[in-house]
Formats: sequence, structure tokens, C-alpha cells
Amino acid sequence: MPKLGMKPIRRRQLIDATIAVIGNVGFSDATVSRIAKRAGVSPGIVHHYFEDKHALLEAAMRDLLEQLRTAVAGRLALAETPVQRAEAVIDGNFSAEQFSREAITAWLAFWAHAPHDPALMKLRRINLARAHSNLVSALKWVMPRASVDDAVDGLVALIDGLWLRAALSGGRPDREALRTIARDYLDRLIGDTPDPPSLIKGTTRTGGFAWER
Amino acid sequence: MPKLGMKPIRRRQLIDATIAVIGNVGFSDATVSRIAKRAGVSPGIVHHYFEDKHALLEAAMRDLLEQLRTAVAGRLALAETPVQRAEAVIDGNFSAEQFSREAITAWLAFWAHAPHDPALMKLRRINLARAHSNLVSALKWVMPRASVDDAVDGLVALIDGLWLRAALSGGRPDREALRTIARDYLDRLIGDTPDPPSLIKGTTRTGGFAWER
Amino acid sequence: MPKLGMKPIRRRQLIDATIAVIGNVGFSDATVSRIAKRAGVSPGIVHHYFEDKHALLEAAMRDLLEQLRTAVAGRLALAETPVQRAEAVIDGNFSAEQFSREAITAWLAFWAHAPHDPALMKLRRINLARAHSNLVSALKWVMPRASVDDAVDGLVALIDGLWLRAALSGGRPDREALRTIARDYLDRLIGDTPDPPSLIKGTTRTGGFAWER
Amino acid sequence: MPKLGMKPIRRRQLIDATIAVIGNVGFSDATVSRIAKRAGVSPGIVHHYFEDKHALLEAAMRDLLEQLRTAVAGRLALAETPVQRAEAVIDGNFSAEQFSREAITAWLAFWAHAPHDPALMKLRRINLARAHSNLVSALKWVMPRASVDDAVDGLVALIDGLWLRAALSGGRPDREALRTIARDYLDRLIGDTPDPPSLIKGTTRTGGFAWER
DNA sequence: AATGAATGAGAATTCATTCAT
DNA sequence: AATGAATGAATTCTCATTCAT
Repeated sequence: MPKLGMKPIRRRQLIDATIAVIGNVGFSDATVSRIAKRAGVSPGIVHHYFEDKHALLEAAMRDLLEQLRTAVAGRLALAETPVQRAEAVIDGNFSAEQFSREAITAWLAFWAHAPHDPALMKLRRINLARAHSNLVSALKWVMPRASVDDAVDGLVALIDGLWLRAALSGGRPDREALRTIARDYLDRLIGDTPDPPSLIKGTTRTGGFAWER
Repeated sequence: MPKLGMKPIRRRQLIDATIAVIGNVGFSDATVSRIAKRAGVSPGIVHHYFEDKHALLEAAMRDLLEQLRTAVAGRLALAETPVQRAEAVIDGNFSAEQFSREAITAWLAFWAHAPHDPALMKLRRINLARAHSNLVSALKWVMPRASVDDAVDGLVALIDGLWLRAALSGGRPDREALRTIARDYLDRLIGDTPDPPSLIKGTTRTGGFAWER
Repeated sequence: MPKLGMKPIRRRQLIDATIAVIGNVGFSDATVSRIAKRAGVSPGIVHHYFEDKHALLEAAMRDLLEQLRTAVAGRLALAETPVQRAEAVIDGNFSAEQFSREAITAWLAFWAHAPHDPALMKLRRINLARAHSNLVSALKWVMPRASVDDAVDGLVALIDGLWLRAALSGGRPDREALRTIARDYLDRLIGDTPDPPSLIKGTTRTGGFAWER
Repeated sequence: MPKLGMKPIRRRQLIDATIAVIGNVGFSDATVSRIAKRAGVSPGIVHHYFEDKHALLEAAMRDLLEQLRTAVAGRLALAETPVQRAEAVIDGNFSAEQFSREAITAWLAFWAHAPHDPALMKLRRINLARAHSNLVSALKWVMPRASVDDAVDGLVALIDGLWLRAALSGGRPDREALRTIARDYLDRLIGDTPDPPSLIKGTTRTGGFAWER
């Protein structure tokens, strides 16, 4: 007798288990059996809910990125100035939800595998494009146009590098310290340019800077 | 076909092949057979020269780090000022020798596996400590003592993040662009503090800064 | 093809196949593949039912000893006098169930391997202790106490030696002839001491011998 | 430059190493490499002195049996009466030369493998025939003809069984105790039949027994 | 004579996937 | 829907044997 509506439940269990297992034993030892056991189901059932192992891995990576997107989006919605928008991106990346050890380690495992997996690479591109877009749309107001691209590249790289460090440091990562480093970099990038009041959300921008759009 | 003293030759061949294969197909698909084929030897011989697969992998990672160390050390030897020393670290990290696609991808694969492999983790720690030491000993002369640690953490993370980006971007990585971003971060960290003339190698330091040692 | 509750069935099949294969080709050529083929299953499934090859071998040896134990125990239950108890041990060891060529040869293979395998050695000790205990508890009534231990050691050794001979003689072993030799040794050990009537099961012992307890 | 006369030296080294290795790690783990290492030579050289691994194993078994033959023969030469001849066989089997732990364990390993190796089986047959012949020629003078065969079979089996016990007991085997058990069995077999004086070596037999030849 | 490099077959074991129930 | 039995391919590693030096 088929239980109805199991699909989303099982998929979620399996995705969570996948991230946990990859985080705990690494990509190459994340076997279907181990994942199934962690999810509390039999190994056979996995292929009922996912085409194959690869589809499960991809769904897990997708899920990880979706969580990140949500964390950033939530903060972006509250930001009122360009600088706050950039800070929202940073804060989202170092929010507690993202920053479990398992998740960070899994994230690293996925990226390491991406060069050999077009589907993961595609996710990476989408993810990167979103981060870029968010940061460019914020920083372009507070720095010379010509500097924005490099600044964004640097900021994204720094965030990634800090995640890498978190994944590779023993013990639980110190989110605050890492975030502070990223925030500091942001500060240095925008120099002492003040957040132009005219850019505050909801107001009409009247004044202007040389590098404004 | 020489029959004596093959050990160093074969070990080098196998290490190179390991890095290449990991770079090309990833950590989990880097089988002993594939590595042997790439090295042009039979699979069986691998265990003649390495205790087991793990020993080979570790030797390969060690080799990768040794290459990096050499690249940095060579540049450090030529540096005359603290700032030049910091630049030497950056430049060594983005030198052409290090920056083959295969090597970068392998590097990422190793780090992703490190959390599950004490031997790799140990290498990571040694490597990190060296980078820190090099940068601290340079930056402490050109910025307030209290800022040095965070600055170094940030710089190391940025470099790692830029490598990550290189590993994950299609096509061949643009070393110059990446290096420029790192150099720019360095500039921002030390502000407009000029390299104190008194610190130039070989001269006697007479003047002083608040944060000098 | 039943799909549930296969465990006991498969384990038995595999144990039987193991004994047969060891009996036929010897310990060193008893590969998992051969055993699986003999059991009519795929090589892979073996590890579904046994932790590893060693666990399978140990289970097989255990099974062999358990069969022997049962054969002896059944006969002991029917014995009414000390001498009959000793004879029960002998008869159990030469009963038809035990004495297939394959089983005897496998038995020898196991003992030969035991010095290098603590698990087998432990089984040997348990097995030996049981045989000793059975024989001591019988012989102590019919011979001087001081002679019992050596007598038991001799009897056990003779039985083992006769098994060895059976394993090493071509053709099918002549159980009867071998048993007769062991029985004769027993007779000589107890001399013409009659089974003391008083010791017959269920009767009260009234008379006495110097060596009675 | 070929060293002359290495052949017997190397063969002996390799045979001794083979027995030692089999005694220490068992038949299935006695690899050519291990044996070569134990003998202090390179693995390749083994095939210079022995056709193949099997030839080496056979030579080792042959050597073991030859040692036993010598030990018995030496004692037989000194025996003057039938009983002494039987005792010589027993004593030879429990002489110190034979009774190293390694040798006994190797002996057991060889017999366990014999059923699957015609060459070993042949050695076994030769060995057995010699023991039988020696014992029959002794015992026929001191017991009824009809009993001799069974008596010999029993004595041989007991000796084998005591070796088995020695191989399987921890610690160093107690030669004396084991020999005593075998001697006692012999005593019981021949009963109180005295060694007929007329049979003493070098004398002429005049009297007679019912079972004399 | 001797080494140790090299091969290739075969060992145990793992694992994604399929399938009968 | 779910299980766990089953397969067969692939993986790491071992080993007897051969061979260039």
C-alpha cells in the first residue's frame, strides 16, 4: 500500500543524509549504503527517489546552494544602502545556518569534484553569477566603476578562502572572526566613501558620484 | 631499459602521474591503474615503490607543497624590504610553475580530502604555518602589531580563494589578474605606509614606527 | 527465489561450501570465488553474509567442531558406565557424520592453520578442553588417579593421529578399523578393571577402588 | 664471475628458510619473497636454484623427513632387541633435532597440504612405509602376528597425534612427556612379554614364541 | 651468481544498481 | 513504498615468475 506524499519527505531525508555523510567521510567514501543508513532507510530505496547516485549528489549540492541563497536573500531584503547590501552578502555567507562543519566540508568536497562534473560546474556558475550580481549592484554605487569587477572578484575569493579555512581548521570555525576579516576587506575596498544618503532604499537619488551609474 | 637505481625515477614518474590524474579525473576516480597507465608502467609496480595507494597520494601532495615552498623561497631570497617579502609570497603563489590547471585542481582535491585524512591535514598545517610565518615576519614591520594576525589570515584566505577560483573557472586561469587582486589587497592592508627605508635589507634602521618591533 | 530470510540458508550453504572446498583444494586455494561458485552464488554475496573471508572460515571450523560435539554428546547421553562414556567419546569421533573425506581433510587444514590464527587456536582450546573433560570424568573411575591425565592425553592424541591418517590415506577411510584401534587402546589403558557395577548409572555405589574419588 | 659451489649452500639456506617461514607464518603466507628475505637473498635467485616454488616446498618437506629418518636410523643402529628397536623409532620421533616448534608446525602444514599435492603425498607414503617397516620388524617378535599390524598402526597414529598436539600447544612442547606417553603405549601393546633373550642382536635365536616368524 | 625491476594474473573486497517479494 | 538479496564490475593489493643488467 503506497504511502502518499512520501516523496518530498524521503528526498529531504536523503539530501540531508548525503550532506552529512559527505561532510563526515568525504566525497569518495560517501556510498549509497552509508547515505541510506544515515537517512534510516534501506539502500534500495534510494533509486526510487533519485535516478541514480549522481542525481542525489547534485540535488544535495543544489540544496546547499539554495540554503546559501536564502540566507543571503533574507539579509538583502533588509538592507537599505549599497554598503548594507554588500554586508548582507557577507553576513549571509557566514550565517550560522550555513556554517555547520558538515556543510562546509561538504561544500568543499563538492567544489573539488566540480571540475569533473558538468552538472556541479553549472551550479557553481549559477551560484557565482548570483554572488557577483549582488555585489556588483551594491559596490558600483560606492566605488569607481573600473574598480568594481576586481573588487567583487576579490571579495568573492576572500569569502571562499575563508570558507576553505573553516573547512580545514580543526574544531568549530569561528564565524565571527572570519566575518570580521571579510567586512574589513569590504571597508578597505570602499575606502572612506560614505554610504551616500541619497542611495538609501526608498529615497530618490539626487546627488551623484563620479562612478555612479 | 635501465635496471638499477630506478627508484627515484619511478617515484617521480608516479608522483607526476598522480597529480596529473587527480587533476584530470578527480580524487575519487584516481585509481592506481589509471595512475600507473599515465606513468607508463604496470599497475603492479606501484606497490613496489610506494607502500600503498595512500602513501603515493601523500607523496604527491607533499611534492605539490614542496614546489610551492620552493617558488616562494626563491622569491623571498631576493626580497629586500618587508613589503617585498610579502609580495614574494604572493608572487610565489601565482608563479607559472604552480599554476598549471592540473596542479591547481589536484591541490583542491587534496584539500577537500584532508578533513578525512590525518596525514594530509598535517601537511596542511605545516604549509599553513609556513605561509603565516613568512607573512607575519614581513607585515609586522609595516602595520600595527595588533592588525598583523588578521591581515595575514585575510591574505592567506584570499590567496586560497583565488586558487579556488582558478580551479573552478573554465579555460586557463589568468595568473596576472589573480595576482593583481592579491597585491591590491596587500596594498590596502598596509595602507600608504611606505616601506621604511631604514628596514631595507643591509641598512641600519634608525627611524621608527609605533608598531615596529 | 525467496527474498526474505535468506540469511540462515545462505550462511549454511556457504559454510558447507567452505568445508567442501577446503577439503577438496586445501586451505591456500580455498578462494572466496571458489567457495561462492560451489555454493552456487556470486562472489560478491559472500560479504553480505560474512564480515570477511576470515569470519567465514572461522564459522566453518566452528561448524565442524559443533558437529563433532553433537555426535559425541548424543552418544554420551546414552552411556551408563564410565567405560561406556569413554567409548562414547571414541565412537562419536569416528561416527559416519564426521568422517566424510572432505570434512577430515578440512579439519586437518584448519588445525594446520591454527598456529597462525588466534581465533582458530581458541576453538582448538575449547574443543580440546571438552574432550579432556569428557574423558577425565569417565576414566577417573576406572584407573588410578595419577594415571588419568596421561591416559587422556594419549587417547586424545591417538584419536587425532587416526584422523590424520584418515586424511592422508587415499580412498575412503575405514572408520571401523580406526575405531577399533582406539577402542583397543582404551581397553589397554583401563586394563582388566571391570566397569565397577556400583558405578552403573542409577545404582548406588557401595564397593570401592583405590583410585575412586 | 660465478662463484663455484654455491649451489648446495644456497639450496640449504633456502630449504632452512622455507621450513622456518612455513613454521612461522603458515603455508599460505609462505611467499617466495619472505623465504628469500629469511634466507638473506633476493627473491629472484630462488628460481635459480629451484625450478619453481613447488620444487622448493617439496625439497623442504623431503629435508624434514630426511632429518627424521636420520634421527631414527641412528637410534636403530644402537638397538639390540626388538623392543629397543621399537623404542628407537619412538625416541627418534621425539628427539630434540626434530622437535623445534618451527619444524613441527611446518610438518603439520605440509601434511595438511599433502592431500592436494601428489608429490607430498608420495613423500608421505614413503615415510609411512619406512615407519611401518621399522615397527613391524620389531614388534613381530614380541606379539602375536595377527596383532602386529593394528599395533603398528596405533603406534604410528599415536606418534602423529602427539606431534599434532605439540604443534598446537602454546609454548614449547614437552618432548619428554610426549615420549613417555608413546613409550607407555608401546609397553601396553607388548604386554609383559619380555624381550626374548634369544633375540638379542648377535645371538642365535634358539627358543621360540608362538608368534615368532 | 645475483639483483631488483617488472609484469600480469588473481586475490579479497566494495559498491552502484536491479529486482523479487 | 520499501526491503534486502543479488549481481558483476571495479578497486587495491599480492605474488610467482621472468629478465636486463
